[in-house]
Amino acid sequence: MADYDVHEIEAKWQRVWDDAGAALVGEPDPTKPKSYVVAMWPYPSGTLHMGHVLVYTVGDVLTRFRKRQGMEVLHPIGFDSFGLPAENAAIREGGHPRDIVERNIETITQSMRRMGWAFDWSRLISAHQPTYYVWDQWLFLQLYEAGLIYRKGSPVKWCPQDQVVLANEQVHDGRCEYCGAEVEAKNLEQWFVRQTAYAQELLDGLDELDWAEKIKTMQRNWIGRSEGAEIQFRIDELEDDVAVFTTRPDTLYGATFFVVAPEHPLVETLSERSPNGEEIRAYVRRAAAKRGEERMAAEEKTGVFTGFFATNPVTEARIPIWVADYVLMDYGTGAIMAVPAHDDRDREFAETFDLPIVPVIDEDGKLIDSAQFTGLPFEDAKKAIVAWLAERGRAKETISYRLRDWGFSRQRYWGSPIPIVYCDTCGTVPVPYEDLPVLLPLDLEDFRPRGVAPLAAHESFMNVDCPQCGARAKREPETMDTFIDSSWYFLRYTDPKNADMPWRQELADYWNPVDQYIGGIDHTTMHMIYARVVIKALADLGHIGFREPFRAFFTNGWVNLGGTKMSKSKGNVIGPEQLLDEYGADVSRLNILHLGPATEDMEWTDEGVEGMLRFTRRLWRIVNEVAASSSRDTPPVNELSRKAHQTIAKVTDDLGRRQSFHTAISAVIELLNELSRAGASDPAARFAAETAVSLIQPYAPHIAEELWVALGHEKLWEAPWPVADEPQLTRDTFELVVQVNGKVRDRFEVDAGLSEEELVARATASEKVQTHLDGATVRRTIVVPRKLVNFVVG
RNA sequence: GCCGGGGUGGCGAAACUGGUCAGACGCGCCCGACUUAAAAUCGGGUGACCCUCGGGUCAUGCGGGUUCGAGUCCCGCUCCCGGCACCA
Repeated sequence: MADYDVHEIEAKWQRVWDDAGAALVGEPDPTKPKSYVVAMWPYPSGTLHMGHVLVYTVGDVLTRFRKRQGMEVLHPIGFDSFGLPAENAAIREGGHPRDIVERNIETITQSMRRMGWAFDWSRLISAHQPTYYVWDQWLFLQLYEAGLIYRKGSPVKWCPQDQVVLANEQVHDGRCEYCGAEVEAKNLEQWFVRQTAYAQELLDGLDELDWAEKIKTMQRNWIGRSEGAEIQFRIDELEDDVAVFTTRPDTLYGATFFVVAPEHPLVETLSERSPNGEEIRAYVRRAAAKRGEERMAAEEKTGVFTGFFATNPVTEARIPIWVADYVLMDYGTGAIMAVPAHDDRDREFAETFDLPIVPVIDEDGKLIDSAQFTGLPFEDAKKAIVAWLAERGRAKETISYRLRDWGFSRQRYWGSPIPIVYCDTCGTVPVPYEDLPVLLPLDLEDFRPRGVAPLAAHESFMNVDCPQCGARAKREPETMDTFIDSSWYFLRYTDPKNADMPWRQELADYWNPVDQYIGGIDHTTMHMIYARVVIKALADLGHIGFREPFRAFFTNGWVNLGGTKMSKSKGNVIGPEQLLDEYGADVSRLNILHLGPATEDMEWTDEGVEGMLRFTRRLWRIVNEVAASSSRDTPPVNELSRKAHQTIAKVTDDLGRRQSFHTAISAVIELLNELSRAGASDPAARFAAETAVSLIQPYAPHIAEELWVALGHEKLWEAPWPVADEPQLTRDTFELVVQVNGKVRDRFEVDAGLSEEELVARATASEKVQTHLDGATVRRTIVVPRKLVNFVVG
């Protein structure tokens, strides 16, 4: 028997597969069912870690399994090479982001190839290449023309001393982290995707998707639908109406005051006319400088009375208008009717400022002190009160979503430039399609983030002629969020080299939706929402013929070390390189999937890897023994052949329906154990060995291929997936369990063909059973065919 | 607070539709074989307690229930993990 030289064998088969183009997919073969398997593309910010090993091994196992089941499988890879992780790596390590990213891509690609992951390398894409991001810009223009991208002022934290935008983390106690100056709020014009337009469809679409309930729940929470009503309150002094959003119109009679957010447009008018206008303005400034978390963490509610009153539309009572930062401008209407008796936050505020608290619902959930609505159950009252107000034009039923529009412009360098030119005469002008791409200049000296877009300092980039009037104009210096890149990359994989258009629709429509998407749970509420939004928008624009990107989503757990997720920023990374050097790809792949359920978080340990090493060595030894000595005759039906067929059924089900990757490995180990006990002389030994090798191939493709040849075959990667022989799954005898009062008292083999009466007779005949039946009356006998007989006595 | 997922040996876990003494498979540990020795490999053992060595009793977070039979279904509790959250 030849030695098991891992490195030589693995390198050999990787060469063979490369030469054979085993992972490449050309024009689709319409006679085969298709399967599109995509594992989330990585940030090339460093090297691979065990989390990557998990994600891509899951994808590879499914790919190899589905191919052998006769499907046409597309399994591509690319790099999410724009954005902060790459840029920060460049800043940390020195050098240009592009150089760092391209070096990392080179390194990671080498590791990926060593792992034996069967990607279609001919379709490799990277977000930072102009051939990719030109289509980000195309996408931008498409959505911009459709009104799905817009620009609006959005409040940011601004340091007046340093003249920069501050991230929330850079604000401490309302002061700039660097210079200590008091932080101000400033409206910064930013670009948004109008994703709220799809809020309801995003919610409804979840029902159709094969995603874990946990993931759907996270998206539902994030979208945050609330049914309620918009109610108009009159402000007599201003001769104006102000709308509030409430989910509890039934409590309207208990509304004792009125609160607007500090950012509410009404506040400016109020502070101009109010005697304590200065106090209001000071409060608004302080609130604006506070971070969201600071607002929340505040021990006591704060606010200022404006001196104005709003009229409750049902009671005609005049209730005081306050400005308070516990009301948020970007939810509902930015104004609320406060019902301190039935809302914890309103009560807290009322207690702090000594405002009246009027209960309007009793313990039975019925309305009290609510005029003609008194006595109604509160659910009915919601409808009744809104209906009454609607007749008078003072309210309407509405739905609010927590989901916000997606602000995607970044004051950073390493991203796709936004294809917009600002002209003094023409205003905001989109760059014409024929002028794309707007190339990101690579000769920028200083690209570190300072709160202003670094590109603004690049003269030759910034100064352009207006595409409309030809006058001197300025480019948009901000770049796109990297989530734009990742919102459509799975479309580009289907037509990666197309220079004329982002994809041919027939190709994108053929492969999509992605049949199996694989990735971490951390992308659930950002990337997985953005991609769904972009796909819906592209469908509305007629560029694709489907509305959901990911039909099924396999959520892999995190690989932890010392209790926290492995990541470069935490410095607790263990990469596959040392495992590859020591054990090779097959063992590394088996190990990561045998650690536990791939959907659960797992603690990295390198102890278990020894178990998989032993397994591959035993497989090598036993299969070689069988290959050398066992008969090639058609195997008989015996215990071992039955075990082999059961294992085929189990592994097929685990890889197909259940996606339970660790139990499939266990099943093959069981088969090997049984083969080992039976020995090479068993007449079914060769069949059992072939089955074990064939079933483990998706996990350990290199050793499987080598052993397949030893067994006298070739090209296992193309061999049809084995099919279990149904008759051998059911045995002609079974172990009958005999219970007395539900406790097992005996068990023995019986013929499977026995009738219920015969089973009872055999059970009764058992001596062990008799000792427990002794003297008692059998009141009932339960027979479960092919399983057990249970005597109920007493 | 609202929503979701969980709690099984020393450890990772399995038990898929209520039915084979619950714990497959792997790790770890113990014993044995081989060896001058070790590694590797091979064989055996490994939930707890009791024990006359045949077995007995208890055991899937806690307490109840349904059932001939419950890790699995129902009710209540408890603890852990995750999501959302001054969202009106």
